[in-house]
Formats: sequence, C-alpha cells, structure tokens
Amino acid sequence: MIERIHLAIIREVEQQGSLTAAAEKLFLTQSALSHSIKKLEQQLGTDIWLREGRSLRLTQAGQYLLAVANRLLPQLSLAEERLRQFAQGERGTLRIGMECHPCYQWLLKVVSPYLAAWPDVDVDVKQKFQFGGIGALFSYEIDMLVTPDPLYKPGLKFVPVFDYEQVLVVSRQHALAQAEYARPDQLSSETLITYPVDVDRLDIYNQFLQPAGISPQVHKPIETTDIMLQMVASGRGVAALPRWLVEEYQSRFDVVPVKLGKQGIAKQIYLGTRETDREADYVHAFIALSQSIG
Amino acid sequence: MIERIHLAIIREVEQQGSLTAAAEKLFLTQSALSHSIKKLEQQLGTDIWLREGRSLRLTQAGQYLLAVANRLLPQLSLAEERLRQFAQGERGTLRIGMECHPCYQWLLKVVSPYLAAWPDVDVDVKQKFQFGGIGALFSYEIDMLVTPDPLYKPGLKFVPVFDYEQVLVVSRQHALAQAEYARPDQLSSETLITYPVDVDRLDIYNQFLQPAGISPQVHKPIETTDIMLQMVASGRGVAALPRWLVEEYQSRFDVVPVKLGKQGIAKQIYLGTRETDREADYVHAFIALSQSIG
DNA sequence: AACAATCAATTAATTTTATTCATGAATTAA
DNA sequence: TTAATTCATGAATAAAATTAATTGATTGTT
Repeated sequence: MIERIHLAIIREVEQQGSLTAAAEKLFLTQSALSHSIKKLEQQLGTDIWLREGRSLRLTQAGQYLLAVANRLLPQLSLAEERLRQFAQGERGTLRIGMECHPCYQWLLKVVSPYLAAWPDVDVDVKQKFQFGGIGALFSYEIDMLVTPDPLYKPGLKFVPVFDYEQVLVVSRQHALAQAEYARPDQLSSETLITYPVDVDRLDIYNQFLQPAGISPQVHKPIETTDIMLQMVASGRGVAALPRWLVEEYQSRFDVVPVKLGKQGIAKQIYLGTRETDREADYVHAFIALSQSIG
Repeated sequence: MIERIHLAIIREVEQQGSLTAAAEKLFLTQSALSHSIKKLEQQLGTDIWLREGRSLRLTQAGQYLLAVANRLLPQLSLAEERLRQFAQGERGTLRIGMECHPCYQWLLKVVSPYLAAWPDVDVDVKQKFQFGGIGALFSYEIDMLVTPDPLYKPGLKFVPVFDYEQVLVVSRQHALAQAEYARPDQLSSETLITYPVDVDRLDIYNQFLQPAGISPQVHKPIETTDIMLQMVASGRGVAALPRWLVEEYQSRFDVVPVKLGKQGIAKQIYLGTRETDREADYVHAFIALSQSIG
C-alpha cells in the first residue's frame, strides 16, 4: 500500500517545492511521479497535497505522511548500508567458542587489536556447548572454535595459530623447582590442580601420567587461573599450564615452570571455522591476526 | 531496493517456517516469492537464508533484516490506519480561530464535550491573525473561525450557532442598575471599559453610541474579562458584554446587566469553515455539537 | 493585455517488472 | 522405494510502472 517510493516522493517534493523538480531528483519523469502519487491518494482515500494553482500545500494527512517518511526512509538507508557491509564481510558478530581454559588468556591478546581494526564487527565469546565445540560450529551456535584438538571433518577448516609448551608449575620452594624436567613418578605424592574438565581432555593425564600408569595423590579442580596459581605459589599443589602463561604470571606469583618429561609436551591452538564462511573478510582477518600475533 | 514486500516476506517466512507457507499467507505463489527474494539477494549481494536441505536458517544479514522488518512493518501499518482515520475525518487537528473576546468563554463549553467525543482529534485555539480571521481561514492557518461577523465569500461557509444579547454591565450601586434599559446619552459621562480592539468592531459603538453621536467620557481598554468585571464591580466604569456571560459572573462579582436601548442589541456567534472541509466528519461534528449546546 | 514559460494532470502507448505456469532436483517422511 | 513436499528455475503471461505527447491552468514578463 504505502511503498518506499511514495515516502521518497513526499519527502523530495517538500525539499524541492514542486513535483517536477522532485521527479528529476528521483530520476523519474514528472508524469511517472504524478501517476504514482495519484494511485496512492486513491488508495488512501485522501489527498496528500492541496493543489492551489501551481503551488502545493500538504494536507494534514500529507503532513503526517511526511513525518513518517522522515522517520522511516533513513532507517531503510541505514539498513542497506549495513547489509552492504554484511555482504562485504565488514560487519557481523564473530561468535567464538572456547574449548580450552588457558586459550582464553591467549584469546584476549588477539581480540583487542581485532576490535580496533574492525570497528563494525562484534565479538562474542562462549564457553559451554551442548554438543561440543564441533557441534556448536556445525549448528551455527558459534562461527569460530578455539581448541587444541582439531578435528578434520568435511565442511570444517582448522588452522594452527599458536605453538606452546605445556609445563608443570611448582612453587619456587618446591623440590622440582630446580629440576631440568619432571618425571611422572615424582607427582605420585603431589596434589594436582587442574581446570574442572574431563580427565581425558587434560594433557598432563593423557600424555604424561596415564602412559606411566601413575595418579597424583590428590586431584583438585579449580575454575580460575589466578586462584590456581595462588594455590601453587603457596605450596598447596602443582598444576599444568602453557609455559607462556606461567611466564606472564611469574611477576605476580612465586612460581616456576618445569618441563613435563624429557621432551616436554608440545601443544598447538587451532582455530576452526566452517568452510562456508570462507568469504567473510572479518573471519579471515581474525585468523590472520591470530597467526601474526602467534 | 529494500521494499516493503521483502520485509513482509522475511517476517512471514520466520513465522511460517517455509517459503511455501509464507507465500500462501501473503497471497503469492511460491514461485513469485522465490523470484522476488532472489532478486533482493542479488541486489544486496548476500543471502538471506542458508538453504540447508529444505530447511532455512537466517544468515546474519537475514537476522538483521528480520529485525528491521519487525521494527518498520508495524509502523507502516499504523501509518495506514491513521491515514484511514484522516480520510474518514476521524483524526486531525481542528485549529479554531477566535475573533471576539467573549467567544472564548462560550468556546470552552463546547470544546470539552467535543474532545471527549473525538479522542483522536486535537483542538488548537488561536487568537491573533496577520490578515484577519477570514484570511486565516483562507490561508489554512485555521480550520474554523468563531466570530460574530460572518462574511459570505465563495469558498467559505458560516453557520450561526449561538444567539445572545449584548448588554451593558454596571455595578449594583450604579444609577442605571435599576433602569429598564440604558440610553446612549446616559453614558456620556461614564468610563467605558472594552477589550482592546478597533472601535469600529465594538457593537456598543457602532450600534449604540455612534448612531446617537455620543462618546463616553473615558475609554479604557482591558485584556481580560475578569479584570474588566472587577473594575465594573468597584464602580470604576461600565462595560458591554454578552448577557449570559454577565449572568455567569454575577455569583463572583457584584454587577448587573442592563439592556442597551429599548430593543436591546441582538448578536449571534457564527462558525466559519472552508467549503473544501465539508467532508471532514470532525469539523461537521464540532458545528453540530455547537448548535446543540447553543 | 498579450506572450512565453512553467507546472501538473491526463491519455494512450510502451517498457519494465512482477507473477504464474510448468518442471526438475533435492530432501524428507512413510 | 515410493510418495509427498520444498525450493529453484526458465519461459510465458499478466500487471504495473513509466514515458511521450498533449492539454489546461497559472505565473511572470514585457
């Protein structure tokens, strides 16, 4: 009934003062404009202008329509501008899922320059997924998965963005503090502090303790890295964390990193995305930025 | 570019869950809907839905468009409803112009039941006009003129709505208070208080004093009726007002109405409108209500 | 007062756009 | 597997918008 062109005409006629001038601005002939307004007036059952000689005066209905036009037309223009940005991948919400606790510390280092470089893109970080991180990617719950465990499935794409070493953290007073590396048996009488996740997903278990058939004396789950390191610093136990993370915290806590086994445990963080999103610039940009920051 | 139909489709598809069902609701064929969305997607350069098998999932662009649709479509519907009211004369602003001071008192009695009966119509009262009341009507500055002086011109229509008698007002202690009627010569030594308008437009001059060639001793213009009557009550002068108005004020001021001349001065209040507004119900209604209240 | 210029409305012709019809491929449910 | 449903597509058709050409009216100028 009321179409966009009608609102545009009413607004432009007010600007220009005549139908002919408005028509030109709108790339219409005067006749076309006259026809389409006439049709609208007939449908509404009321005139929009009083035609007095060659000058026009808005009726009350016309004044109301002008107000509607001034309100709605800019919203449509804005919508089109934003959609153009969506189309070019300049705008969106990047929903990032996290599958590993320490990844969060790393993510923060990437997100902040990213937000500065892409002012029109929002970043959302989620941590819990009903069907796991991969499922969340497939179900469009998230657009990007930060994980140490890539799973190469059709439709998904994983890229390594960061290498790090998983190390044992002990207090400076601890017997192992001076050791070149830790052996599994040296933890059998220790309290091991970890994030509260399934034991199978902890590297120190599945790559270090379990192959040697050893369990720590006590296993204590802690949610946050800060508390975890406070516990370690005060000698209440040992933990396993990325080396870079430990080094960052060393200024605040009296803790020491120790290699896990002679070789150490090498880890990588991967970013997983859907292949269908490959054309979205802002997704690409996040991966590129992640790799450059390392 | 983005047209109303597109927003309607996006919204309806979300409601119905499929293009086919949405098409039916919108009285389109599935094909027509498919074509028009395809065109929009091509223009925008981005898909609105991810087609996964036969199920649809909104893209980010689609989600944004849905939000736009939910925001704008109701505004368009509301605009159409209001324009329907404008067309049927159920909505508008009735701008009333006043040319006579005491008319205002009468107008108040009409406006209040009118506003109750026409909740969608606003009333505006104006008192000053650059080119007089008639000019204000012609120039659409007002929609209705309340005046004692109808001027029958083509394009205008005047209807009498209220008969009253213009009387002299004196204090109860005044010599004329007991008189059956006042003669012009009895005012030659009086102070005459009037509203501040041109002398030619005052009935007491052009129908009473001037025919007898008499002038009052002092002529004092006063803006407001209340002050005017306070002056009269305190014996500072006499005034000319409608009888009904004097009677209403008698409970508050010690004043008395006296007939002007043996016959008295009969007056009428007229409502003037443009003939082009005759189809507006709310204008008609005001006139009808005025006549019934009298 | 006559004249030219400008404006808006109108009609008929034309072009553009939207819609339908017919069909096929893909997916889902039985 | 079959049958039914959904969506997309191309060609045909219907509808709508636009244009060209003209008219009547108004305004400004000489």
